[in-house]
Amino acid sequence: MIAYLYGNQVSRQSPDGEGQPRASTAASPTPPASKKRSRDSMDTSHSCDVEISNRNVGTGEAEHVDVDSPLSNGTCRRIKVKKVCTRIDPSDTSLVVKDGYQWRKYGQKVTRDNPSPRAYFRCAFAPSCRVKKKVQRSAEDSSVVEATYEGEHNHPHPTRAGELPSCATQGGGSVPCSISINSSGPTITLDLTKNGGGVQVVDAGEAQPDMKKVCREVASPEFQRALVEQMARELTGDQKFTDALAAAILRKLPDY
DNA sequence: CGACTTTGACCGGCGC
DNA sequence: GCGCCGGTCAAAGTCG
Repeated sequence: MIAYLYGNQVSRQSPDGEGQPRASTAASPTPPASKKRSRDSMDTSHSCDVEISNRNVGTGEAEHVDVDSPLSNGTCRRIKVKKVCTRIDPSDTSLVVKDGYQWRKYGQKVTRDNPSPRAYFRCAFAPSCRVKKKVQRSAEDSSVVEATYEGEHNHPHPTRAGELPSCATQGGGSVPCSISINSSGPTITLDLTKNGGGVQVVDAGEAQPDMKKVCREVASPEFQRALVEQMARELTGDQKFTDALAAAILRKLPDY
């Protein structure tokens, strides 16, 4: 179980969202006590070297950046910064990017270059984990949220322990990459993040007598290949999907 | 009443 | 030195 602290403490981002903004006044009637912080909590904005590589994963687009964070002794510690774009429902006002990890929201700010508020999250799964996440809607497309991950998790992925349903990847990625099939029976999960496609069967409690045989068939490379091919056919045959894909590619091309 | 979110204040970097 | 701005803190508010 997770220990909850308050103030600068640990809580968690609920798997189904953090809830809608409330009409909170938050006005303190009394003069606020002095809010002091240690200098080392302000270390994330420093950088002295950056490496960038790009990749596109499914509907999410991840941009990897290695940032050298200066240490007190003058040396630089390389931290990973990854930017992930995820398409969500434009009417969904919650800045939630479901990646399987547990996050504590510690701040929200409206920045100058974007009218949408930027939410700040810290990894709440492990108190010692210093990974941070910034989530903000894209200024150009409100249906796209950009999640920026800083640092790397120093603990196993919570989903690996079966805590949350997720489509997350190691390192805090957020891409739809698993499919669950559940027709009133055991849940069959095809995990596309694993090499060759990992298939996991979660017994819902009442497995049919021949389920083991079915599971073997589902887990077979032939079945997985056929499934992927069928999915590809379905997607490429969907005019809306191809149009959206073409539009997304065009947006990424420089204007000529 | 505990769990969790909201939000104004505060801090420090940076540009001028 | 000053003001702007992004990032963070933490008290207060809200919910179940």
